[in-house]
Amino acid sequence: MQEAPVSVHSASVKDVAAAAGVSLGTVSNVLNRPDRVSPATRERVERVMAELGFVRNESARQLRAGRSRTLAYVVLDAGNPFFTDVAAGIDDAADDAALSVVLCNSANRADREAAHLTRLEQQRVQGILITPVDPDAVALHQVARRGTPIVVVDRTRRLEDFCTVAVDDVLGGRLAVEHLVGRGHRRVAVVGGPTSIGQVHDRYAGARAAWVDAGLDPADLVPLETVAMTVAEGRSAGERLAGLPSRRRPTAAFCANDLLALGLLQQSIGSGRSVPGDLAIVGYDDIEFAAAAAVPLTSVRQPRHQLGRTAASLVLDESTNPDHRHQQVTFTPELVARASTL
Amino acid sequence: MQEAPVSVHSASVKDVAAAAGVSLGTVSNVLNRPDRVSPATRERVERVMAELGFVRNESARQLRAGRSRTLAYVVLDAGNPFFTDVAAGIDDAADDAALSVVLCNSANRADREAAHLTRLEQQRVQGILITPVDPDAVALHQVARRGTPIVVVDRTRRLEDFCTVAVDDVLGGRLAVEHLVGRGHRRVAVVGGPTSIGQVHDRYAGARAAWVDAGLDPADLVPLETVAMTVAEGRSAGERLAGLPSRRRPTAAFCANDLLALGLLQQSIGSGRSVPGDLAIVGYDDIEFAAAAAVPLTSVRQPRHQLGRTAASLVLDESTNPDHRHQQVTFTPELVARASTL
DNA sequence: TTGTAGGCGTTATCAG
DNA sequence: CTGATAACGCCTACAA
Repeated sequence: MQEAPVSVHSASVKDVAAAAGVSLGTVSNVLNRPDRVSPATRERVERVMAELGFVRNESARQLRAGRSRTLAYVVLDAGNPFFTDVAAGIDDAADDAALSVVLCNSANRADREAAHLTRLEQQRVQGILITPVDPDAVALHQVARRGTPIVVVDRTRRLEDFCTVAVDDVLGGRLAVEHLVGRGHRRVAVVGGPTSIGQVHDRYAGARAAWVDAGLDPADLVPLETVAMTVAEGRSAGERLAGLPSRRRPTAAFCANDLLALGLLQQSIGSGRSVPGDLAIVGYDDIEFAAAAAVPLTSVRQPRHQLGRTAASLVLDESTNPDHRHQQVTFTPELVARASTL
Repeated sequence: MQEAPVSVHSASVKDVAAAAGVSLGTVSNVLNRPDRVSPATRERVERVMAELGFVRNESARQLRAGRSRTLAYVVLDAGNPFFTDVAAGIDDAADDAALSVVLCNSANRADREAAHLTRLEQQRVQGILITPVDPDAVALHQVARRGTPIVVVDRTRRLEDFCTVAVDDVLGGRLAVEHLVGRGHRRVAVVGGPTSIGQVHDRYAGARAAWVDAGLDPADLVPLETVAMTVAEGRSAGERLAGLPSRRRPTAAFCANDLLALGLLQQSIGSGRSVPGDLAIVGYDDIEFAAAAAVPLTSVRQPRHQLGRTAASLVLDESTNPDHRHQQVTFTPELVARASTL
């Protein structure tokens, strides 16, 4: 029933020129400097382009121009609303600069991240924004040194090869624990992992510092390590928590992200414990679902949109400003208290 | 403090050949047919490539080859977990075919969708998977007719210019309402919109059909139109619902997606109504957050992963199989009953 | 205003 | 294995 495509991307500027009875240069001018072409011929050329289904070949353009008009954002987990919110910020900034953005999902896998990086570098994208599996990966630094502007998003660490945009995770961890201590909790679980993840490490560090500063016993800050930062892992942490003898069971939990917190919340309520009565919960990221949970979640908010916007503008600066200097931008997190901590 | 990049993508095959003291053709062979090069020279060339920081220029390759090794998925809302789950299915299938996938977010805006389509076509991507703002948009059909393989995801409508992969939304709406009727509800709200969205239209149609088939009065199926399918809109619908006089207030709601349902759930509980006691709720999509809600949500599940996988394999078939015929694949949804409907 | 002639980097071909 | 050469499609000088 269907018909064959009229053309399979056949028409080139040359074909258009021939069909319109003008020179190749004129067609090019219609495309790039329409003002230098008489309205009559311009219109004719445009009509022919439409008839022939002419589509500019971006590869050829880029080959000649040397660089492209697209930005890429390589994320750890496209399913985590935190990252899609950052991406929205990037989109906004890119819109203003007439660039387009593509999202690449590494799904927490180093091999996929590397494959994306390789491809993006070969495509000579204008810049790469990335929340890396491992910010110390050699490949990442190599790409930066070879000249592709890279901005690392959501890492506080100082890194010489690129700009970074991050939120102060140590402070975030501190805010969460100070809040819980202020609510009277004297035995608190910290849920997250693997600790090799930079953010988790820093949030834990802040949590411990606040705990010690409050004069409490480090042994009462109970680490509950997870293998990933997902809802399912949050549920599993909840089961482990429930399995502890009641004397040693924490009365509150600080989760390293909201997905974990939501899983923990669900498991707790589902097994008859009340939140925050039996267990107070603090999450991290303040994703939209945190406020929408039936027991609205107290969470540490990060300026996600701003994070994305800033990252995009840094990568733009690096790719256009010859005097660009790498910089480390750090934003300040903020605790949003809701019902899950009373 | 930082150092200038060693090279700004300068080295080309020609440079490598010169530096390694071999011919350009040999370098090309090292890259594309390593077996035809003696191990000694091959190793030397590879070493030089590393030293010079040689990076293949994808534009040049593509210009010569005619087409690329990437697939694009243009989504309506990158923040909706439903789409990221579909994307995961696409990723899997693409991995098997050694293709990479980029995600483009149209954010429900026709202009952004059009910009993405234009760019992707100009880049000669192998194929485009898309959940379009409007499946009847002229631009979409034009791109398909000009020869870029396109698969429309999540639309049941018959469309001549491309393959489609979808779930039977009419049946889904029917399942939801039959479930509620079976639970004894005789006045039900249907929440969603705008109704110009194909899925919403079909889910409503199924809901109405089931309602009428049960011998109930159409006037008791109360439409509550929203301007978007978001959590915030779900909350707003909840407020409108609460404003109805109790005689006329529905005892249950069927929401056209889970984001709406979660918003409605939150608003209901937050304002002191019990779920499902005062209001039973059925969502749609069965995203992970649906099960994780503190009152786990009854929802109509779609085989998201399968949807993505199938879409990817169809687009691959179209781009490689000369005998390809467009087809419409429809999956069957399934109701998952949870606590929100008791 | 229009036409013509390179050249971007890669790959493939063909004769040595 | 080398070396030379011709595309791929586009853009920009420069020349007419």
